[in-house]
Amino acid sequence: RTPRKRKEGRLTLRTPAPVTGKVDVPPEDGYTWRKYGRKAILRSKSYYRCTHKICEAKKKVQQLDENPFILEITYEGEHTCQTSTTPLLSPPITVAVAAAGENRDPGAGGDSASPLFQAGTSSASQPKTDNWLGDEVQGTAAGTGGGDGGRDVDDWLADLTDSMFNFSGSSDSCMDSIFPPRPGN
DNA sequence: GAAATTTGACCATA
DNA sequence: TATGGTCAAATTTC
Repeated sequence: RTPRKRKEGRLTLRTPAPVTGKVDVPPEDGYTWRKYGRKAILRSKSYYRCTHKICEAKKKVQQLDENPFILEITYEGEHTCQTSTTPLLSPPITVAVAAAGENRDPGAGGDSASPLFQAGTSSASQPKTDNWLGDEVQGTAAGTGGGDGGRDVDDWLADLTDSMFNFSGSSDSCMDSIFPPRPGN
């Protein structure tokens, strides 16, 4: 077992919960995840790891206490696997740490989730997209945008998440911005 | 039958 | 002592 030791290499994102009523289901991000645990302490939290045994990438999905319609997804580790929808990927661990450390403000942090998945529902790259980001949720998430710029991490996160999920028509993998291709694998 | 999910238990850390 | 993270067995689904 590897108890919580590895604090480095985390990337925390916030994404609107799907309107399907399954707020525990994370969005498609180009990888196939396998659920390996769940915790009901405080807020329910689900643990996923890559279906590829060789891959040590993990992610945690947790509902926000102040806004159950928002999911906080924490990516951890790097992908050493190859998927059908994406090339070899591996997360830029260093920047992820910064994001994980700053993206904790529920009010201002909510806006970072606004760009998420807005194009995902119409993308051919995500065939199993489960109707994410309903109108109501979208309004809630997008409406929390503070308005004052000057947030480095927020801005970075917004750009990051925008890159991740606003891949409308782009031939590049949406995850390339966050999980760049790894030719040497 | 294989793969994925659920659930409880175990252990480490704060 | 409570919480967090993971494992493993049981169950469910494909």
